[in-house]
Amino acid sequence: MMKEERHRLIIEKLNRDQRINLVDLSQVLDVSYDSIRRDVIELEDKGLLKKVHGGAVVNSYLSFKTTQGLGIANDEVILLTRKAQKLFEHTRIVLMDGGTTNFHIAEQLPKNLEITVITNSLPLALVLNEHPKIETILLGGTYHKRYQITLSHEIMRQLDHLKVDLYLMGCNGIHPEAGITIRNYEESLLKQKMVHAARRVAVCAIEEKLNTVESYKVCDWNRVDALVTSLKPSESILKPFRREGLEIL
Amino acid sequence: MMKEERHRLIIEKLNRDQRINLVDLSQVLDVSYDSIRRDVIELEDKGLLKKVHGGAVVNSYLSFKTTQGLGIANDEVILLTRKAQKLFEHTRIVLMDGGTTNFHIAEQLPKNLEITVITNSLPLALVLNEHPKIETILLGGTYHKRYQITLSHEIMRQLDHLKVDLYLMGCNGIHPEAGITIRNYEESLLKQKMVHAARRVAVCAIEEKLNTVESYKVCDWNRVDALVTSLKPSESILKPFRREGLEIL
DNA sequence: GCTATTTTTGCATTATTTTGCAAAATAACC
DNA sequence: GGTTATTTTGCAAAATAATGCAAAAATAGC
Repeated sequence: MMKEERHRLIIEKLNRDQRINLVDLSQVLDVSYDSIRRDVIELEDKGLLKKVHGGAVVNSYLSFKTTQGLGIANDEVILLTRKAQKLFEHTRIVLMDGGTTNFHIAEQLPKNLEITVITNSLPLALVLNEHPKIETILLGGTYHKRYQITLSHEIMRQLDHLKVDLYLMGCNGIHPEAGITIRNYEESLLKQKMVHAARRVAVCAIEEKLNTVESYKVCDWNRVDALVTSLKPSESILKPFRREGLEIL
Repeated sequence: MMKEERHRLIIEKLNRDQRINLVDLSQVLDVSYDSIRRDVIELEDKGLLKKVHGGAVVNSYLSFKTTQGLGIANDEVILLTRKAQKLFEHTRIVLMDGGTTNFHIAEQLPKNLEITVITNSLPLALVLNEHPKIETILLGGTYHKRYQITLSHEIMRQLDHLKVDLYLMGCNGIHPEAGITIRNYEESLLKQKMVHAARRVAVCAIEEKLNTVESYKVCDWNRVDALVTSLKPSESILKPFRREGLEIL
Protein backbone atom coordinates (compact mmCIF):
# COMPACT_ATOMS: atom_id res chain seq x y z
CA MET A 1 0.00 0.00 0.00
CA MET A 2 1.31 3.40 -0.89
CA LYS A 3 1.92 6.13 1.57
CA GLU A 4 -0.56 8.59 0.09
CA GLU A 5 -3.28 5.98 0.18
CA ARG A 6 -2.62 5.38 3.84
CA HIS A 7 -2.69 9.07 4.52
CA ARG A 8 -6.07 9.34 2.90
CA LEU A 9 -7.43 6.40 4.87
CA ILE A 10 -6.04 7.77 8.12
CA ILE A 11 -7.71 11.13 7.60
CA GLU A 12 -10.97 9.44 6.65
CA LYS A 13 -10.95 7.27 9.74
CA LEU A 14 -9.99 10.24 11.85
CA ASN A 15 -12.94 12.25 10.62
CA ARG A 16 -15.25 9.34 11.34
CA ASP A 17 -14.02 8.48 14.81
CA GLN A 18 -12.54 11.81 15.94
CA ARG A 19 -9.51 9.85 17.07
CA ILE A 20 -7.22 7.07 15.94
CA ASN A 21 -4.99 4.57 17.65
CA LEU A 22 -1.62 3.80 16.12
CA VAL A 23 -1.51 0.13 17.08
CA ASP A 24 -4.96 -0.57 15.66
CA LEU A 25 -4.14 1.31 12.49
CA SER A 26 -0.96 -0.62 11.87
CA GLN A 27 -2.95 -3.84 12.07
CA VAL A 28 -5.84 -2.66 9.93
CA LEU A 29 -3.59 -1.23 7.24
CA ASP A 30 -1.10 -4.09 7.63
CA VAL A 31 2.05 -2.04 7.88
CA SER A 32 4.49 -1.62 10.71
CA TYR A 33 3.75 0.56 13.67
CA ASP A 34 6.63 2.78 12.67
CA SER A 35 5.23 3.54 9.26
CA ILE A 36 1.94 4.60 10.74
CA ARG A 37 3.73 6.72 13.26
CA ARG A 38 5.69 8.44 10.52
CA ASP A 39 2.52 8.95 8.53
CA VAL A 40 0.94 10.67 11.46
CA ILE A 41 3.99 12.88 11.94
CA GLU A 42 3.75 13.96 8.32
CA LEU A 43 0.05 14.66 8.60
CA GLU A 44 0.63 16.70 11.70
CA ASP A 45 3.25 18.76 9.88
CA LYS A 46 0.61 19.53 7.30
CA GLY A 47 -1.71 20.59 10.07
CA LEU A 48 -4.28 17.94 9.27
CA LEU A 49 -4.40 16.37 12.71
CA LYS A 50 -2.98 16.57 16.18
CA LYS A 51 -0.67 13.85 17.39
CA VAL A 52 -1.10 12.65 20.95
CA HIS A 53 0.39 9.88 23.02
CA GLY A 54 -0.94 6.64 21.57
CA GLY A 55 -2.56 8.04 18.48
CA ALA A 56 -3.96 11.21 16.99
CA VAL A 57 -7.06 13.36 17.28
CA VAL A 58 -8.77 15.83 15.01
CA ASN A 59 -7.38 19.28 14.95
CA SER A 60 -9.97 21.18 16.93
CA TYR A 61 -10.41 18.48 19.51
CA LEU A 62 -10.53 20.78 22.47
CA SER A 63 -11.64 24.01 20.88
CA PHE A 64 -15.36 24.22 21.33
CA LYS A 65 -17.11 27.48 20.75
CA THR A 66 -15.46 28.11 17.42
CA THR A 67 -18.75 28.70 15.70
CA GLN A 68 -19.95 31.96 17.16
CA GLY A 69 -19.64 35.51 15.99
CA LEU A 70 -17.52 35.68 12.91
CA GLY A 71 -18.16 32.23 11.56
CA ILE A 72 -16.27 29.01 11.67
CA ALA A 73 -12.55 28.88 11.28
CA ASN A 74 -11.59 26.59 8.42
CA ASP A 75 -8.46 24.50 8.19
CA GLU A 76 -6.41 27.28 6.70
CA VAL A 77 -7.30 29.69 9.47
CA ILE A 78 -6.70 27.06 12.14
CA LEU A 79 -3.24 26.46 10.78
CA LEU A 80 -2.56 30.19 10.74
CA THR A 81 -3.81 30.75 14.27
CA ARG A 82 -1.61 27.97 15.53
CA LYS A 83 1.46 29.56 14.00
CA ALA A 84 0.43 32.93 15.34
CA GLN A 85 0.53 31.64 18.91
CA LYS A 86 4.31 31.83 18.73
CA LEU A 87 4.09 35.60 18.48
CA PHE A 88 2.73 35.79 22.00
CA GLU A 89 5.84 34.38 23.64
CA HIS A 90 7.60 36.86 25.90
CA THR A 91 4.80 39.33 25.34
CA ARG A 92 2.75 41.19 27.93
CA ILE A 93 0.74 43.80 26.08
CA VAL A 94 -0.69 43.22 22.64
CA LEU A 95 -2.57 45.51 20.31
CA MET A 96 -5.07 43.72 18.07
CA ASP A 97 -7.47 45.35 15.68
CA GLY A 98 -10.46 43.99 13.80
CA GLY A 99 -10.87 41.35 11.14
CA THR A 100 -11.77 37.71 11.15
CA THR A 101 -8.18 36.51 11.27
CA ASN A 102 -7.42 38.39 14.47
CA PHE A 103 -10.73 37.25 15.90
CA HIS A 104 -9.84 33.61 15.40
CA ILE A 105 -6.33 34.09 16.71
CA ALA A 106 -7.76 35.57 19.89
CA GLU A 107 -10.31 32.79 20.11
CA GLN A 108 -7.61 30.12 19.93
CA LEU A 109 -5.28 31.65 22.49
CA PRO A 110 -4.44 29.36 25.40
CA LYS A 111 -7.03 29.68 28.14
CA ASN A 112 -4.36 30.26 30.76
CA LEU A 113 -2.39 32.91 28.89
CA GLU A 114 -1.77 35.97 31.02
CA ILE A 115 -1.51 39.03 28.82
CA THR A 116 -3.23 42.35 28.24
CA VAL A 117 -5.01 42.80 24.94
CA ILE A 118 -5.86 46.25 23.68
CA THR A 119 -8.37 46.27 20.87
CA ASN A 120 -10.92 48.32 19.00
CA SER A 121 -12.86 45.25 17.87
CA LEU A 122 -16.05 44.42 19.77
CA PRO A 123 -16.28 40.77 18.73
CA LEU A 124 -12.67 40.29 19.72
CA ALA A 125 -13.27 41.80 23.16
CA LEU A 126 -16.30 39.59 23.64
CA VAL A 127 -14.54 36.41 22.62
CA LEU A 128 -11.89 37.13 25.22
CA ASN A 129 -14.63 36.61 27.82
CA GLU A 130 -13.62 32.98 27.55
CA HIS A 131 -10.07 33.74 28.65
CA PRO A 132 -10.18 34.52 32.36
CA LYS A 133 -6.55 35.57 32.61
CA ILE A 134 -6.48 37.98 29.73
CA GLU A 135 -7.10 41.61 30.62
CA THR A 136 -8.93 43.38 27.85
CA ILE A 137 -8.86 47.08 27.16
CA LEU A 138 -11.31 48.39 24.64
CA LEU A 139 -10.50 51.49 22.66
CA GLY A 140 -13.46 53.86 22.52
CA GLY A 141 -14.85 55.89 19.67
CA THR A 142 -17.49 55.95 17.00
CA TYR A 143 -18.72 52.44 16.47
CA HIS A 144 -18.49 51.26 12.89
CA LYS A 145 -21.40 48.82 12.46
CA ARG A 146 -20.09 47.05 9.41
CA TYR A 147 -16.59 46.32 10.65
CA GLN A 148 -17.69 46.16 14.29
CA ILE A 149 -14.79 48.29 15.40
CA THR A 150 -14.45 51.72 16.96
CA LEU A 151 -12.68 54.67 15.36
CA SER A 152 -11.89 58.05 16.87
CA HIS A 153 -9.46 60.92 16.92
CA GLU A 154 -9.37 60.64 20.66
CA ILE A 155 -7.82 57.20 20.38
CA MET A 156 -5.27 58.39 17.88
CA ARG A 157 -4.04 60.86 20.45
CA GLN A 158 -4.00 58.30 23.23
CA LEU A 159 -1.91 55.97 21.14
CA ASP A 160 0.83 58.59 21.03
CA HIS A 161 1.54 57.89 24.66
CA LEU A 162 1.32 54.12 24.44
CA LYS A 163 4.00 51.52 23.87
CA VAL A 164 2.99 47.88 23.46
CA ASP A 165 5.06 44.74 22.91
CA LEU A 166 3.26 43.58 19.81
CA TYR A 167 0.74 44.82 17.27
CA LEU A 168 -1.18 42.13 15.42
CA MET A 169 -2.45 43.89 12.34
CA GLY A 170 -5.41 42.77 10.30
CA CYS A 171 -5.40 44.01 6.74
CA ASN A 172 -6.91 43.60 3.29
CA GLY A 173 -4.00 43.96 0.91
CA ILE A 174 -0.56 42.42 1.14
CA HIS A 175 1.88 43.12 -1.65
CA PRO A 176 5.66 42.80 -1.95
CA GLU A 177 6.06 46.26 -3.42
CA ALA A 178 2.89 48.12 -2.39
CA GLY A 179 3.20 47.08 1.25
CA ILE A 180 0.20 46.84 3.56
CA THR A 181 -3.01 48.39 2.26
CA ILE A 182 -6.61 48.62 3.42
CA ARG A 183 -10.06 49.69 2.20
CA ASN A 184 -10.99 52.35 4.71
CA TYR A 185 -9.20 55.67 5.02
CA GLU A 186 -9.95 56.34 8.67
CA GLU A 187 -8.84 52.88 9.59
CA SER A 188 -5.60 53.27 7.69
CA LEU A 189 -4.75 56.30 9.83
CA LEU A 190 -5.53 54.40 12.99
CA LYS A 191 -3.38 51.47 11.91
CA GLN A 192 -0.50 53.81 11.20
CA LYS A 193 -0.75 55.07 14.75
CA MET A 194 -0.84 51.55 16.04
CA VAL A 195 2.29 50.67 14.12
CA HIS A 196 4.01 53.60 15.82
CA ALA A 197 2.86 52.47 19.22
CA ALA A 198 4.26 48.96 18.90
CA ARG A 199 7.71 47.54 19.45
CA ARG A 200 6.95 44.67 17.10
CA VAL A 201 4.45 44.50 14.25
CA ALA A 202 3.06 41.26 12.87
CA VAL A 203 0.75 40.82 9.91
CA CYS A 204 -1.41 37.69 9.79
CA ALA A 205 -3.14 36.97 6.53
CA ILE A 206 -4.78 34.17 4.64
CA GLU A 207 -3.47 33.22 1.25
CA GLU A 208 -6.09 35.10 -0.79
CA LYS A 209 -4.83 38.43 0.52
CA LEU A 210 -1.32 37.88 -0.79
CA ASN A 211 -0.39 40.00 -3.78
CA THR A 212 -3.49 42.18 -3.54
CA VAL A 213 -3.54 45.95 -3.20
CA GLU A 214 -6.28 48.09 -1.68
CA SER A 215 -6.96 51.82 -1.74
CA TYR A 216 -5.23 53.13 1.36
CA LYS A 217 -1.72 52.41 2.43
CA VAL A 218 -0.87 51.62 6.02
CA CYS A 219 2.88 51.13 5.86
CA ASP A 220 5.80 49.55 4.03
CA TRP A 221 7.45 46.29 4.86
CA ASN A 222 10.27 47.96 6.75
CA ARG A 223 7.80 48.61 9.57
CA VAL A 224 6.70 45.00 9.76
CA ASP A 225 8.60 42.41 11.79
CA ALA A 226 6.69 39.23 11.03
CA LEU A 227 4.37 37.88 8.37
CA VAL A 228 2.23 34.89 9.30
CA THR A 229 0.37 32.84 6.71
CA SER A 230 -0.95 29.32 6.52
CA LEU A 231 1.70 28.46 3.95
CA LYS A 232 5.13 27.01 4.51
CA PRO A 233 7.71 29.81 4.65
CA SER A 234 9.56 28.13 1.81
CA GLU A 235 6.61 28.35 -0.61
CA SER A 236 7.46 30.13 -3.82
CA ILE A 237 4.51 32.52 -3.52
CA LEU A 238 6.14 33.93 -0.41
CA LYS A 239 9.50 34.42 -2.08
CA PRO A 240 8.91 38.05 -3.11
CA PHE A 241 8.17 38.90 0.50
CA ARG A 242 11.50 37.73 1.83
CA ARG A 243 13.70 40.53 3.00
CA GLU A 244 16.00 41.71 5.73
CA GLY A 245 14.24 42.11 9.05
CA LEU A 246 11.02 40.34 8.12
CA GLU A 247 10.38 36.99 9.71
CA ILE A 248 8.07 34.73 7.74
CA LEU A 249 6.16 32.12 9.70
CA MET B 1 -8.70 4.79 26.13
CA MET B 2 -6.39 7.62 25.27
CA LYS B 3 -5.77 10.55 27.48
CA GLU B 4 -7.10 13.09 25.02
CA GLU B 5 -10.29 11.14 24.60
CA ARG B 6 -10.85 11.19 28.32
CA HIS B 7 -10.19 14.91 28.35
CA ARG B 8 -12.86 15.45 25.75
CA LEU B 9 -15.35 13.31 27.64
CA ILE B 10 -14.58 15.08 30.89
CA ILE B 11 -15.17 18.49 29.35
CA GLU B 12 -18.36 17.30 27.70
CA LYS B 13 -19.72 15.90 30.93
CA LEU B 14 -18.66 19.02 32.75
CA ASN B 15 -20.55 21.23 30.35
CA ARG B 16 -23.64 19.08 30.80
CA ASP B 17 -23.58 18.78 34.57
CA GLN B 18 -21.68 21.95 35.55
CA ARG B 19 -19.63 19.85 37.93
CA ILE B 20 -18.01 16.44 38.03
CA ASN B 21 -16.93 13.99 40.68
CA LEU B 22 -13.60 12.25 40.31
CA VAL B 23 -14.67 8.91 41.78
CA ASP B 24 -17.68 8.64 39.49
CA LEU B 25 -15.60 9.58 36.50
CA SER B 26 -12.96 6.96 37.18
CA GLN B 27 -15.70 4.32 37.22
CA VAL B 28 -17.53 5.59 34.16
CA LEU B 29 -14.36 5.90 32.11
CA ASP B 30 -12.88 2.75 33.65
CA VAL B 31 -9.48 4.11 34.59
CA SER B 32 -7.85 4.63 37.93
CA TYR B 33 -8.74 7.51 40.17
CA ASP B 34 -5.21 8.81 39.76
CA SER B 35 -5.46 9.10 36.02
CA ILE B 36 -8.65 11.09 36.25
CA ARG B 37 -7.14 13.31 38.85
CA ARG B 38 -4.13 13.96 36.63
CA ASP B 39 -6.43 14.64 33.70
CA VAL B 40 -8.27 17.24 35.70
CA ILE B 41 -5.01 18.87 36.74
CA GLU B 42 -3.96 19.11 33.10
CA LEU B 43 -7.29 20.56 32.07
CA GLU B 44 -7.05 23.11 34.82
CA ASP B 45 -3.61 24.11 33.59
CA LYS B 46 -5.17 24.77 30.23
CA GLY B 47 -7.80 26.89 31.95
CA LEU B 48 -10.66 24.71 30.81
CA LEU B 49 -12.08 23.99 34.25
CA LYS B 50 -11.59 24.72 37.89
CA LYS B 51 -10.49 21.98 40.24
CA VAL B 52 -12.21 21.72 43.58
CA HIS B 53 -11.95 19.25 46.41
CA GLY B 54 -13.18 15.93 45.11
CA GLY B 55 -14.02 17.07 41.61
CA ALA B 56 -14.13 19.99 39.24
CA VAL B 57 -16.50 22.75 38.21
CA VAL B 58 -16.85 24.79 35.08
CA ASN B 59 -14.67 27.82 34.74
CA SER B 60 -16.63 30.78 36.09
CA TYR B 61 -16.36 33.00 33.04
CA LEU B 62 -17.08 30.18 30.67
CA SER B 63 -20.28 29.39 32.48
CA PHE B 64 -21.37 32.99 32.83
CA LYS B 65 -22.04 33.42 29.19
CA THR B 66 -24.09 30.28 28.71
CA THR B 67 -26.15 30.55 31.87
CA GLN B 68 -26.73 34.25 32.06
CA GLY B 69 -26.16 35.89 28.73
CA LEU B 70 -28.52 38.75 28.48
CA GLY B 71 -31.48 36.49 28.17
CA ILE B 72 -34.81 37.02 26.58
CA ALA B 73 -37.07 39.83 27.62
CA ASN B 74 -40.08 38.66 29.61
CA ASP B 75 -43.47 40.37 29.73
CA GLU B 76 -42.50 42.74 32.49
CA VAL B 77 -39.44 43.93 30.65
CA ILE B 78 -41.37 44.31 27.39
CA LEU B 79 -43.88 46.54 29.16
CA LEU B 80 -41.10 48.60 30.65
CA THR B 81 -39.23 49.02 27.38
CA ARG B 82 -42.40 50.19 25.69
CA LYS B 83 -42.89 52.91 28.27
CA ALA B 84 -39.26 53.90 28.02
CA GLN B 85 -39.64 54.73 24.34
CA LYS B 86 -41.36 57.96 25.36
CA LEU B 87 -38.12 59.19 26.88
CA PHE B 88 -36.53 59.34 23.44
CA GLU B 89 -38.88 62.01 22.12
CA HIS B 90 -37.14 65.29 21.32
CA THR B 91 -33.84 63.70 22.09
CA ARG B 92 -30.72 63.60 19.96
CA ILE B 93 -27.95 62.28 22.14
CA VAL B 94 -28.48 59.61 24.77
CA LEU B 95 -26.13 58.11 27.30
CA MET B 96 -26.91 54.48 28.19
CA ASP B 97 -24.86 52.24 30.42
CA GLY B 98 -24.94 48.49 31.04
CA GLY B 99 -27.51 46.14 32.46
CA THR B 100 -30.18 43.95 31.01
CA THR B 101 -32.91 46.58 31.21
CA ASN B 102 -31.01 49.10 29.12
CA PHE B 103 -30.05 46.33 26.72
CA HIS B 104 -33.67 45.45 26.09
CA ILE B 105 -34.71 49.08 25.77
CA ALA B 106 -32.08 49.59 23.09
CA GLU B 107 -33.15 46.39 21.38
CA GLN B 108 -36.75 47.59 21.18
CA LEU B 109 -36.04 51.06 19.86
CA PRO B 110 -37.80 51.91 16.56
CA LYS B 111 -35.68 50.88 13.59
CA ASN B 112 -35.96 54.31 12.01
CA LEU B 113 -35.05 56.32 15.09
CA GLU B 114 -32.29 58.80 14.37
CA ILE B 115 -30.29 59.44 17.50
CA THR B 116 -26.79 59.09 18.84
CA VAL B 117 -26.25 56.58 21.61
CA ILE B 118 -23.18 56.80 23.80
CA THR B 119 -22.58 53.67 25.83
CA ASN B 120 -19.99 51.66 27.72
CA SER B 121 -21.89 48.40 27.25
CA LEU B 122 -20.64 46.03 24.57
CA PRO B 123 -23.84 44.01 24.19
CA LEU B 124 -25.77 47.23 23.86
CA ALA B 125 -23.47 48.53 21.14
CA LEU B 126 -23.75 45.23 19.29
CA VAL B 127 -27.54 45.13 19.46
CA LEU B 128 -27.65 48.58 17.89
CA ASN B 129 -26.18 46.97 14.77
CA GLU B 130 -29.80 46.33 13.88
CA HIS B 131 -30.65 50.04 13.94
CA PRO B 132 -29.08 51.57 10.84
CA LYS B 133 -29.93 55.15 11.74
CA ILE B 134 -28.57 55.13 15.25
CA GLU B 135 -25.03 56.35 15.56
CA THR B 136 -23.24 54.52 18.33
CA ILE B 137 -20.29 55.80 20.28
CA LEU B 138 -18.54 53.36 22.50
CA LEU B 139 -16.72 54.54 25.58
CA GLY B 140 -13.32 52.89 25.91
CA GLY B 141 -11.52 51.51 28.93
CA THR B 142 -10.78 48.36 30.81
CA TYR B 143 -13.27 45.74 29.80
CA HIS B 144 -15.14 44.18 32.70
CA LYS B 145 -15.88 40.61 31.63
CA ARG B 146 -18.67 39.96 34.05
CA TYR B 147 -20.72 43.08 33.44
CA GLN B 148 -19.55 43.36 29.84
CA ILE B 149 -18.91 47.07 30.17
CA THR B 150 -15.85 49.27 30.01
CA LEU B 151 -14.54 51.37 32.87
CA SER B 152 -11.73 53.93 32.86
CA HIS B 153 -10.48 57.15 34.34
CA GLU B 154 -9.97 58.46 30.85
CA ILE B 155 -13.69 58.31 30.23
CA MET B 156 -14.45 60.07 33.46
CA ARG B 157 -12.40 63.02 32.27
CA GLN B 158 -13.95 63.03 28.85
CA LEU B 159 -17.41 63.12 30.36
CA ASP B 160 -16.55 66.45 31.99
CA HIS B 161 -16.72 68.08 28.58
CA LEU B 162 -19.83 66.31 27.41
CA LYS B 163 -23.45 67.32 27.57
CA VAL B 164 -26.13 64.89 26.46
CA ASP B 165 -29.90 65.17 26.30
CA LEU B 166 -30.69 62.10 28.31
CA TYR B 167 -28.96 59.56 30.53
CA LEU B 168 -30.68 56.21 30.86
CA MET B 169 -29.24 54.75 34.00
CA GLY B 170 -29.18 51.08 34.86
CA CYS B 171 -28.90 50.30 38.55
CA ASN B 172 -29.23 47.64 41.22
CA GLY B 173 -30.86 49.40 44.14
CA ILE B 174 -33.80 51.81 44.10
CA HIS B 175 -34.97 53.18 47.40
CA PRO B 176 -37.14 56.18 48.36
CA GLU B 177 -34.67 57.38 51.01
CA ALA B 178 -31.35 55.78 50.06
CA GLY B 179 -31.63 56.91 46.45
CA ILE B 180 -29.89 55.07 43.63
CA THR B 181 -27.30 52.50 44.67
CA ILE B 182 -25.14 49.94 42.93
CA ARG B 183 -22.83 47.01 43.67
CA ASN B 184 -19.60 48.18 42.13
CA TYR B 185 -17.60 51.13 43.38
CA GLU B 186 -15.89 52.05 40.14
CA GLU B 187 -19.15 51.92 38.32
CA SER B 188 -20.79 54.18 40.87
CA LEU B 189 -18.19 56.85 40.17
CA LEU B 190 -18.75 56.55 36.46
CA LYS B 191 -22.49 56.83 36.87
CA GLN B 192 -22.07 59.96 38.94
CA LYS B 193 -20.11 61.51 36.11
CA MET B 194 -22.77 60.48 33.67
CA VAL B 195 -25.44 62.11 35.79
CA HIS B 196 -23.43 65.32 35.64
CA ALA B 197 -23.09 65.11 31.90
CA ALA B 198 -26.81 64.78 31.26
CA ARG B 199 -29.57 67.35 30.99
CA ARG B 200 -32.14 64.72 31.95
CA VAL B 201 -31.67 61.52 33.93
CA ALA B 202 -34.02 58.56 33.76
CA VAL B 203 -33.91 55.39 35.83
CA CYS B 204 -35.51 52.24 34.38
CA ALA B 205 -35.96 49.34 36.74
CA ILE B 206 -37.94 46.17 37.12
CA GLU B 207 -40.11 45.71 40.17
CA GLU B 208 -37.70 43.52 42.14
CA LYS B 209 -35.21 46.37 42.38
CA LEU B 210 -37.66 48.67 44.12
CA ASN B 211 -36.95 49.26 47.79
CA THR B 212 -33.55 47.57 47.67
CA VAL B 213 -30.28 49.17 48.67
CA GLU B 214 -26.81 48.21 47.46
CA SER B 215 -23.33 49.11 48.67
CA TYR B 216 -22.42 52.18 46.68
CA LYS B 217 -24.51 55.26 46.18
CA VAL B 218 -24.81 56.95 42.83
CA CYS B 219 -27.08 59.88 43.60
CA ASP B 220 -30.22 61.10 45.34
CA TRP B 221 -33.61 61.50 43.78
CA ASN B 222 -33.17 65.21 43.23
CA ARG B 223 -30.81 64.38 40.37
CA VAL B 224 -33.29 62.06 38.71
CA ASP B 225 -35.97 63.35 36.34
CA ALA B 226 -37.88 60.18 35.50
CA LEU B 227 -38.48 56.74 36.97
CA VAL B 228 -39.75 54.06 34.62
CA THR B 229 -41.13 50.76 35.87
CA SER B 230 -43.51 48.16 34.50
CA LEU B 231 -46.08 49.18 37.11
CA LYS B 232 -48.85 51.71 36.83
CA PRO B 233 -47.72 55.09 38.23
CA SER B 234 -50.64 54.98 40.64
CA GLU B 235 -49.55 51.71 42.27
CA SER B 236 -49.12 52.03 46.00
CA ILE B 237 -45.62 50.56 45.97
CA LEU B 238 -44.54 53.59 43.97
CA LYS B 239 -46.11 56.05 46.38
CA PRO B 240 -42.96 56.64 48.48
CA PHE B 241 -41.12 57.62 45.32
CA ARG B 242 -43.46 60.45 44.40
CA ARG B 243 -41.94 63.87 44.78
CA GLU B 244 -41.47 67.24 43.18
CA GLY B 245 -39.55 67.07 39.92
CA LEU B 246 -39.68 63.28 39.46
CA GLU B 247 -41.87 61.98 36.71
CA ILE B 248 -43.08 58.43 37.22
CA LEU B 249 -43.94 56.45 34.11
C1' DG C 1 17.18 -2.79 -19.43
C1' DC C 2 20.40 -1.49 -15.94
C1' DT C 3 22.52 1.21 -12.39
C1' DA C 4 22.67 5.04 -9.09
C1' DT C 5 20.01 7.69 -6.05
C1' DT C 6 16.39 8.64 -3.18
C1' DT C 7 12.56 7.27 -0.53
C1' DT C 8 10.24 4.16 2.24
C1' DT C 9 10.04 0.55 5.46
C1' DG C 10 10.90 -2.56 9.43
C1' DC C 11 13.60 -3.58 13.34
C1' DA C 12 16.37 -3.02 17.53
C1' DT C 13 17.66 0.02 21.04
C1' DT C 14 17.06 3.71 24.01
C1' DA C 15 14.27 7.53 25.86
C1' DT C 16 9.91 9.31 27.44
C1' DT C 17 5.17 9.22 28.86
C1' DT C 18 1.45 7.21 31.00
C1' DT C 19 -0.57 4.52 34.40
C1' DG C 20 -1.80 2.33 38.77
C1' DC C 21 -0.47 1.52 43.38
C1' DA C 22 0.61 2.51 48.20
C1' DA C 23 2.16 5.32 51.93
C1' DA C 24 2.12 9.77 53.91
C1' DA C 25 0.20 14.35 54.23
C1' DT C 26 -3.58 17.32 54.05
C1' DA C 27 -8.28 18.89 54.04
C1' DA C 28 -13.18 18.33 55.03
C1' DC C 29 -16.84 16.59 58.19
C1' DC C 30 -19.33 15.38 62.10
C1' DG D 1 -10.82 15.48 68.39
C1' DG D 2 -11.39 11.68 65.63
C1' DT D 3 -12.87 9.90 61.26
C1' DT D 4 -13.27 9.84 56.52
C1' DA D 5 -12.27 11.45 52.09
C1' DT D 6 -9.05 13.57 49.17
C1' DT D 7 -4.51 15.06 47.70
C1' DT D 8 0.32 14.56 47.30
C1' DT D 9 4.41 12.06 46.53
C1' DG D 10 7.50 8.51 45.04
C1' DC D 11 7.92 4.52 42.48
C1' DA D 12 7.82 0.68 39.23
C1' DA D 13 5.56 -1.55 35.34
C1' DA D 14 3.61 -0.99 30.91
C1' DA D 15 2.89 1.47 26.82
C1' DT D 16 4.48 4.47 23.52
C1' DA D 17 7.92 7.61 21.14
C1' DA D 18 12.29 8.70 19.18
C1' DT D 19 16.48 7.40 16.96
C1' DG D 20 19.88 5.10 14.12
C1' DC D 21 20.54 1.73 10.81
C1' DA D 22 20.11 -1.51 7.05
C1' DA D 23 17.19 -3.78 3.75
C1' DA D 24 13.64 -3.18 0.40
C1' DA D 25 11.19 -0.52 -2.82
C1' DA D 26 10.49 3.14 -5.82
C1' DT D 27 12.36 6.63 -8.87
C1' DA D 28 15.29 8.81 -12.09
C1' DG D 29 18.89 8.96 -15.47
C1' DC D 30 21.24 6.94 -19.06
